[in-house]
Amino acid sequence: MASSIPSTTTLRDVAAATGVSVSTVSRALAGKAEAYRISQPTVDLICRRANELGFVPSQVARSLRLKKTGLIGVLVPDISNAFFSAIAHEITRAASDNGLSVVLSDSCDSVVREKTLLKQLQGRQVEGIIICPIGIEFSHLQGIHQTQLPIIVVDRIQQRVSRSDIISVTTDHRTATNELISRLVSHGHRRIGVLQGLPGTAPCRERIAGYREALRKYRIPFDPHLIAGDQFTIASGRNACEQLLDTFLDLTAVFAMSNQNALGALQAIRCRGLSVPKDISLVAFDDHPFIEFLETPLTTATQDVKELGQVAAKLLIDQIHSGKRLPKTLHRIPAKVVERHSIATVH
Amino acid sequence: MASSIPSTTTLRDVAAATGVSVSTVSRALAGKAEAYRISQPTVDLICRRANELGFVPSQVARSLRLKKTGLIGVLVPDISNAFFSAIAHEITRAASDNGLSVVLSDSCDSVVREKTLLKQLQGRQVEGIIICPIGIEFSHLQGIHQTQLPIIVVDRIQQRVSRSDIISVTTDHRTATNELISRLVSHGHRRIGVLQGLPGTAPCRERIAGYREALRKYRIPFDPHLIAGDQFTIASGRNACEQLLDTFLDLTAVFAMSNQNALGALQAIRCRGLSVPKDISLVAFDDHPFIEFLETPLTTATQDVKELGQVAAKLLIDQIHSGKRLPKTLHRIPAKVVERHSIATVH
DNA sequence: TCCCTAAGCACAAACGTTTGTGCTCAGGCT
DNA sequence: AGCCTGAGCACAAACGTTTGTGCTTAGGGA
Repeated sequence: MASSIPSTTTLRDVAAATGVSVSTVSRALAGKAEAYRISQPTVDLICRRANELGFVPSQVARSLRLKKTGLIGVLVPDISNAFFSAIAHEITRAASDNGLSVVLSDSCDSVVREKTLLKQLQGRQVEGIIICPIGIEFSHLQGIHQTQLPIIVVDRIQQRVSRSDIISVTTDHRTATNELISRLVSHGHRRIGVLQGLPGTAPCRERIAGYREALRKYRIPFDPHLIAGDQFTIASGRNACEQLLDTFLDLTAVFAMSNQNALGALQAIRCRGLSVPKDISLVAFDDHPFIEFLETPLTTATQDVKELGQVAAKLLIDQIHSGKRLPKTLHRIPAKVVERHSIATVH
Repeated sequence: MASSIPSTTTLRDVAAATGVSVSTVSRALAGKAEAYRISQPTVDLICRRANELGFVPSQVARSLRLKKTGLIGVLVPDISNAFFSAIAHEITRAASDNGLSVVLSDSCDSVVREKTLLKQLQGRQVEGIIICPIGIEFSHLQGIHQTQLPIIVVDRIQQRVSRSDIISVTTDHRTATNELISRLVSHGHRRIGVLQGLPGTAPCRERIAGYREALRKYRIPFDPHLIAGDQFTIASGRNACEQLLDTFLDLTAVFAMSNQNALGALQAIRCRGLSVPKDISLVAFDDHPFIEFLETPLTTATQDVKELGQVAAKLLIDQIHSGKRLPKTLHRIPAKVVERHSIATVH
């Protein structure tokens, strides 16, 4: 036995209380009074009665009639992650400013959950979707896109997404990583380990590309064994860092792909009695309010999360308001390198 | 020019493609076949056609007919805040496990926004609301509650909320603070400053109560001037800490009400060339994954955010499923003190 | 042969809006 | 007096479901 919706004063109730028809009440309350020649006294009376009865128009009825819900779907791998919650914050704000509500879905880093949630959003008749996909699979996104439902992919574009015509907005990982690694090299580092996140995802691939780009620029040979790790987590960062420290005794610097990875690295480095940056320099992707308060504030490549969220929201809302699909575009948001104190100079 | 909902295969389309009536399709798809004596071949055919046409039942139409939307509202002051996003994570997960969707609202720390968003949620016919209020005002919550809409208040219960019959779930701030301060005292501290958050909010009041309780236990006089600050932010923490350091030259310890406040304190302490815990001991409320990686890992009182979210979700979902309002209850979730290395012993 | 029963489905109303169209009445003009 | 016009509102359909009830047919028993 499920509960029913409480507040149930309808247009009809207001109409009855006023002595006019339902349509008149609807038009009066919608501000279409003079377009339909409803006299001012009538309008006033209707408004008064509506207030007295605490009338709140039913959005479900409106949605059904108007064939639009004013709902957008936001699907993230983990809303408790600072990165995604910052994006969600921007989107929610923008949505609310445009009279839209967001229904939030959390895939808990599971692809199967991601798929079913996507279907659920569709069933809820959302007018558009912003998704930060897990980044492994892709077909379900393409499926949504073919249904003409506006969809924006943020952060982890899959390789084939960039080839398809789905709109995406993502950080320019390559350029920022290139810059970050270049700083290391210009401080004399030549053996630079990489703590990577989920392999195959766009951020991962592109950061590696930026890493190799920087090495090439300085004519440093690329050694694939310098890349370790398999997730964006503390544990993965720690294991990978330990592995690298054990394997490469001439290692002078480490690039962590996320701040979680960096924390893991910090653990590994501490455990070996080493310190940053004296023994090992450490740089990371992704900033965090806490990072400058660490034992040694890390030099990082900071994604412009606010911009990511705002651009994604704008792209979606524009489509919803215009009713037109935008052409495929790959929006690249620059990241900026924030210099702190985790790079030592070596000779 | 607004867009219309894309996927628009309806029951009628499936019915037409199958050669049966709409009601038959509805019942077949709802699994009520044998209750309404629909033959197995017919059911099979209907299912096949439905799949071919990519039929997705309209939740708005169902909502209208059934008078329930399967939507719950979650309203937080700032979803990008780790505390609230962790709560939202738990709620979202629980909701989805129970076939409910959550519509997320972010009041951006504004009471007026909070009020209008609450109205919006009502209009969306959500079946229940979980709100982390700003904590200043209260009447609008009471208004919702009177409308019979289940509402759960998490974290910042206003004084009058606890007197009203609204269900709330919150951390046991008082006990945890008492314990935290007691640790300081047992290490010899007697002049303990407090960096407070938004004054008047429940967390603030109760933590002060716990602070005073601990002092009383050890027969240490309470000095109201030892309390400074006015927000849960880094800036407030910094200013307040500077003020205390300037005023009380015999200050040996500081209790920060949030980790943001603690970071501010860290800044202030650093700027004066002091260090934690050698010159000043520092403890804080609220944990954070980063806290153990700080220059000096802080001893904290850790809220059980997961539990907070789960209990709130369960309380709401139970009400929705049962259709009954639960009696007023004040759920207290214990916090645990995590000892790290920010308390020095003084003599 | 007739009636009854059960199987198998169709009809129609209802949920609360929005909106195109139609209806009525009063007043002014000829 | 008759007609026209515009003011002021009501009627009804439609959006896509769900569900109570009614209808038709086939088959079996008397």
